[in-house]
Amino acid sequence: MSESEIGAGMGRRERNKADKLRLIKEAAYRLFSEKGYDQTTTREISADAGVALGTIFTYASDKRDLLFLIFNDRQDELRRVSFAAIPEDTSLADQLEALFTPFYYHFAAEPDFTRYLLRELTFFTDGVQAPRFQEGRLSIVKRIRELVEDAVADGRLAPGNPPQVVAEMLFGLYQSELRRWLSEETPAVNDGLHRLRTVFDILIAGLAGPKGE
Amino acid sequence: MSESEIGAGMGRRERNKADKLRLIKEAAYRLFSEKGYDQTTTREISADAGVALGTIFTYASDKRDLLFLIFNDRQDELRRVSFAAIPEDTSLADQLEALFTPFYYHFAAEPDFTRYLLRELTFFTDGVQAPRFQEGRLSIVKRIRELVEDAVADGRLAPGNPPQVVAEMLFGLYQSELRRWLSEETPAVNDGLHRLRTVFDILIAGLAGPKGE
DNA sequence: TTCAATAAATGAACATGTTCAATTGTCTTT
DNA sequence: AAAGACAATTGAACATGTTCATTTATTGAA
Repeated sequence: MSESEIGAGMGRRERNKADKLRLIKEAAYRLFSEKGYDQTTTREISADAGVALGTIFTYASDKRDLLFLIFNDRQDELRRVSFAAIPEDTSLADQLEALFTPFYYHFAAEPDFTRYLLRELTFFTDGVQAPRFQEGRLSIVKRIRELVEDAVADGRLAPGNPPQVVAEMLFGLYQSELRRWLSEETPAVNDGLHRLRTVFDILIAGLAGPKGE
Repeated sequence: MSESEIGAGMGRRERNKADKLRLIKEAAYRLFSEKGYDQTTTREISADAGVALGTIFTYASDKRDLLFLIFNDRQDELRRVSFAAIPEDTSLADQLEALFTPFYYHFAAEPDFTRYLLRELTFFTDGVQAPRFQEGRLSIVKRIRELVEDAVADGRLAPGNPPQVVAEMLFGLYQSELRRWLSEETPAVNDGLHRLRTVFDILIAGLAGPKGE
């Protein structure tokens, strides 16, 4: 029983499962990227992965779930990079722009995939992989709330607004802008980020006239 | 040739078409409402409407398009009512709240149907009925822009921000709030409207501290 | 090692959205 | 009225997501 190989500590069963999962992920990602989500059949994925059709559905509860299966790994890494890129001692808008920049770069590289992700993630939190995806979103909102709280604490933002609501507004605007941006054929990162920055600046500065509305 | 009947001015062909369309709409709406979108089959709809399966696909390009086929009529009426409800000589926030109130009431009455609508409307503007739906959204944004322009013109809002961008932000926040609201099991109109009002007020007042960030 | 128990994998069968060649119905022309 | 042209309808056939009873592989116990 040599425990020094790849997959050490795993029995044969676990190792086989991990292999199958990897093969399915790779095949699904390759095909979704090449042909698009709708144009890829589950039969193609199973053939490409070298597993039977039914095997796919032991790893993802349905075709949609395959999207999350693929994205969840990336999302974790993306979030790590993104959070690490947030500068301190600067404006909230700067911090938010830094936070979202890695996402825009990532999404611009595979707009089609992202569009399907966005379509499928609204409501409908069923599926094996969906919960992990939703957790990711929540942790982003949480991070934004912390940024807001910090900004209020040292006087960069006015107090009085519930930080959770403000964080959800910022995230809501991000999502709304993301959708608009991805509606273009081939979205350009700079355009998207510039526009995002604009709306963040407007929210922070406010719309009210000198009379305070 | 008595032109005084229902469908006057129509030939037999047009009248039959209008009948079929009505039957299909009614059947689809009834079944979607009773059983939900995913649980309703196109075969059921065709049987209920008393037409052949294929006939459905001459009126809607696919199942998703049936949603828009049903909703477009309502949307027109809803928008008419909504626009008419906007008061003058009051704050922008009041006006926006009045504008969106009919939508919240309508959506609260059929949250499931609305959830499917929201899922399907993102990107993917294919289909026979989808363009009319998208026009409806655009006309709402346009109306909001007019409200913003008016508010800037008479000093209720500060000048300087592009009205189109501001209108899109307001609509984006509405959409984001709508999704959050519809994530609840049985969304309550008052809760949704109150929260919407809160985020509008925050956007209008701004987040910046006394130092101007 | 052998065997029973359990987990995983399999693919045929099924469910359902969609297409399209064939059919039926309507209109226009003569 | 008859015929030909055109539009609308039809439903069998097809494509593809999903299920599940059966088979195969792995594990731990005797």
